[in-house]
Amino acid sequence: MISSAVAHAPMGIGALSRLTDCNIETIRYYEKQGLLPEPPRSSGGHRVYAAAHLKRLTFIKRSRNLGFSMAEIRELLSLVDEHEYSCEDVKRLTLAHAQDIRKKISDLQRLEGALNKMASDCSGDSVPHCPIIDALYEPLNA
Amino acid sequence: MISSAVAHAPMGIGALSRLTDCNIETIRYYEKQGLLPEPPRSSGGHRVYAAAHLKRLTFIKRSRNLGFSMAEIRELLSLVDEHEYSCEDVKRLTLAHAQDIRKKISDLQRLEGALNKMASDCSGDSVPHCPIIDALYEPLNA
DNA sequence: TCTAATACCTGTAGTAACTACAGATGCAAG
DNA sequence: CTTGCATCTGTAGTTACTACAGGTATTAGA
Repeated sequence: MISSAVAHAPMGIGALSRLTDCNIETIRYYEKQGLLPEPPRSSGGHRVYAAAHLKRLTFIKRSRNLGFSMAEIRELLSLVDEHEYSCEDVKRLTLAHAQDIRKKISDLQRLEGALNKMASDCSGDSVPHCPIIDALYEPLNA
Repeated sequence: MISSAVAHAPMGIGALSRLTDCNIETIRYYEKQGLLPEPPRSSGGHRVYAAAHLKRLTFIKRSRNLGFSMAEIRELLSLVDEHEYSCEDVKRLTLAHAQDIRKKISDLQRLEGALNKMASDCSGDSVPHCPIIDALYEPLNA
């Protein structure tokens, strides 16, 4: 109840950007892509955001940080928007996403293993020849 | 010395594509980006590749599979092309790349942990409320 | 030798998720 | 009322490809 108790009065895009750690161009981009609703404008045409926009953008930003694609976020948001979502739906999306990530991790681990193996075959001397290069030139399926 | 002993006579882009498992558009793209030299053409304008192209494309494809970016591959190739590379240079690039990958892995692991934690808080029932959604809506820095 | 089926050609545009301008206004403080 | 920062729109660039469209080469079979 100290600084988080600030009531977020109507704000410009710069303030929203600072509060969500999401840069201005990205905010406009999300609007164009339909993730964020078009906010009302000032008389001069500047966007004016309210607390609801802040909440929604926070949701989007957080989901992106968790690696959800924009398509996945769109799906989550549409569930929420239609008030027809259930825990079931959301959990399904979340676990599917976690599964994708596990796969990426294991791919990267195999890759790291291969790189380390190549590097360990390499003397690292300043000689003009390297087994890493040789390995990269090996025919596929050899 | 059975099927790998095939001498790769001059070939068209389709054959090169099959041998390297690299699709035709991608081969032309690498050429445009300067990773592959422009091959000679047939009288009718078709690209005609020799064994050297096959070797070089194999190198590129293998490096991409190991997660090197095109910029990194360009750097490796220029070392090779100038015959001025040393084991030292190559090992440095390789280990730097392995380091990047370790970082990606640990980012993804933290991410997977967060998703699993959210999912475990979620009943998965078909009720119209979900702690995952709540978590995503939490203000940043809260 | 003719013809049909492939193979190949160029060039452009689309993908994901932004970022980076340029050039023109709006707005707020002194 | 002016100066300087905030915003505006719209376009183009990023990475590493992929997907056409609309046309020409090459090759295998009849």
